[in-house]
Amino acid sequence: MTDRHQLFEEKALGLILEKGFRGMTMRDLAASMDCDVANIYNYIPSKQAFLHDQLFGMSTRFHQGIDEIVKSGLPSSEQIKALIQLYVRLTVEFPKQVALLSNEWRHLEASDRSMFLDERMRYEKKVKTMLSTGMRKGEIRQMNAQVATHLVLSALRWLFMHIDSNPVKNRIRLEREIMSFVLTGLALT
Amino acid sequence: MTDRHQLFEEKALGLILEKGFRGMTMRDLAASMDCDVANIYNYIPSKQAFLHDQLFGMSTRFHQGIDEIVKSGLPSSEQIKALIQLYVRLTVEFPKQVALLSNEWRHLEASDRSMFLDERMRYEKKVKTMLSTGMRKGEIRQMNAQVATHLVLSALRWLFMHIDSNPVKNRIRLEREIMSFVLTGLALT
DNA sequence: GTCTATAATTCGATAGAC
DNA sequence: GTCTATCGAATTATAGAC
Repeated sequence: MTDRHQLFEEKALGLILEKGFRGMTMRDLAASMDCDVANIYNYIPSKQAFLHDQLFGMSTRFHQGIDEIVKSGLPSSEQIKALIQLYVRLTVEFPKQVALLSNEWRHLEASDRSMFLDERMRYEKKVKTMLSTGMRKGEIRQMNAQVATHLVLSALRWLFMHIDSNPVKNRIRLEREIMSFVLTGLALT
Repeated sequence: MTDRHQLFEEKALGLILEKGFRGMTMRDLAASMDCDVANIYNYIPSKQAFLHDQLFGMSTRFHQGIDEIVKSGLPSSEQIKALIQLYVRLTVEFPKQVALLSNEWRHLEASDRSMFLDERMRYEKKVKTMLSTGMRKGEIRQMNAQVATHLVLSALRWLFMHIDSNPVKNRIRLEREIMSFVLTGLALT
């Protein structure tokens, strides 16, 4: 059933986060599902395929999200705010999958890995363009766009550390804290 | 010789970064050193011991660094700048080891893992105290100290992505970019 | 869908000769 | 320090009975 399928996904993602993709064995997974190793292959064709689907699924969601923002034609500063909201939204809805994006792509097989990295590079270019446009229009201050891109994305990448411990109802507050940090830093206003 | 020992360390760290700790096999390592698997154990007692020494070595360096800064008695805003300089310095000197800190601690054996996480927690508390003091004294603006701590550390954690591609002579420029981002964000000054 | 049994491979590490 | 040879354990995945 879809019930059991969802439990499987939840357990598998949890174990990967705890032990890393290679650290999670099919025996671990079977034990956490209280079933036998062979049954796992009722849910997925292979361990690799599971990782592949999770990673590319999230990659697609991030691309769709930023594409909508760019298409909106809003001012750059508003687009950056919308980007932060996108991160918070996806991290609340898919906390474990977002956490996976940082590292586990290393364990994709070679051809998938390069495809994934290519998608990530294209995504970062979209962010960089967003920031560059904001600088050119004088909506945010001048700085190295490449460094700025990485600093913003890095600050967002570790969001999931808070999501699990904080209740979702604090989402708006969290969103505001991050936005003000990215926009005005630690300095007094 | 110490030469060969250093080559070993460099190769091992590179492979771990590329494939993850569990992804790097002793056979990979032997191939990259152009020697046999058995020879590796002239340099290290075990694969685990190597990871242990690298991770706790870096942990100690970060603790020593922040302890010196706190002991200096400088104003909080200056301490934060010194903290950023510490990160840039250590990341330039030990780029691969710093990169290791983010994830590979998951592959320490249980007792070492909890010890490592404890050290990391204590480190983060030192940073949080530094930021809280700055807020109390009115040197930086009020915000959730826990969130601020993670945002600052996250922005710094991914430094190594630039260090490898940028020449070291740009270190000062990089330091300045990061400092201004953490202190004043993307906003116009 | 669930199990037992096992195939086929790969892993870290060691013994022992040189 | 270097090699050959190999051990014992663990890995993903499958075959086939129920």
